[in-house]
Amino acid sequence: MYQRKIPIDYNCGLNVAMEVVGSKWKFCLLDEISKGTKRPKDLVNAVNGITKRVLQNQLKELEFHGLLGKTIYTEIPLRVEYFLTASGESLMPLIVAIDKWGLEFAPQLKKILETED
Amino acid sequence: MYQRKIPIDYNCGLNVAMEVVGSKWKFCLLDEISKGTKRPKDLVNAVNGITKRVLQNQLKELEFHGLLGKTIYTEIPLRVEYFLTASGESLMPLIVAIDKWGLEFAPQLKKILETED
DNA sequence: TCATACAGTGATAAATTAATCACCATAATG
DNA sequence: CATTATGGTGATTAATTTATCACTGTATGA
Repeated sequence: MYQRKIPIDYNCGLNVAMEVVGSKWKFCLLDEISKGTKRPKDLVNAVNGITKRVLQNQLKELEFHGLLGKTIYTEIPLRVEYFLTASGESLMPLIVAIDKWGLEFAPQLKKILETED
Repeated sequence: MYQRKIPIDYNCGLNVAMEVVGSKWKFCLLDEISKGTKRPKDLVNAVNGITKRVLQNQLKELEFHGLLGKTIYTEIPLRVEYFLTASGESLMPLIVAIDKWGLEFAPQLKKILETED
């Protein structure tokens, strides 16, 4: 994992939150996992546009930060399932609210971005 | 402003939200402005670590996306004040919640990051 | 033996965001 | 004229995040 050169400000909750979930895919992944999609191969399909490699990276970070846990079933072919930890769960209400806000804001953003030519 | 090469998915609220507020400083800035800090020079002081140049960029983007508005007073020295638009205001409850979550999560993150040597 | 499904990694490049540093402009003040 | 306060920009580099592509490994079934 990348070793930060610019340190985190632990006294700013917003900073801390951004550090662990402020990326292109993490919110979507947590959301999808909370909806019941647990296996990597299913997540790749469920999350539009993400690639396998990027997915693995994001899952690893989320696990490292303690928002996700995983269970390995020694079946063949191998089965791995990710799940939300308590910390991950505690984030869900926020994710739902952000998603809702984003959907409401989408038309406005679309309009703004399409106007500037 | 940078012209995206990888397009936004307007159907994913989380994606949309990340596009407009998913950056190192935006949440902090909106938070600070909502608390009454309005002028650039005061924001530079209030937001720990941000530089003048970066501040101006972030303010410009927030204004462009319609989360902030600004008033120019033709005084000398020049006085400019930023304020939250309705869209910006609608985001505040979320920002407060995220900040709170981040503060609660901070000790856990600190521990994790300090352990890995 | 060859192909398939699944999870995962290494090396590298491309995209994106943030930081640096040096500037411009206005008008007041000494 | 030199300095100060305020807001702002341009060019460039550094930092960070995402994406690509090619692999490894296990066991199964054709």
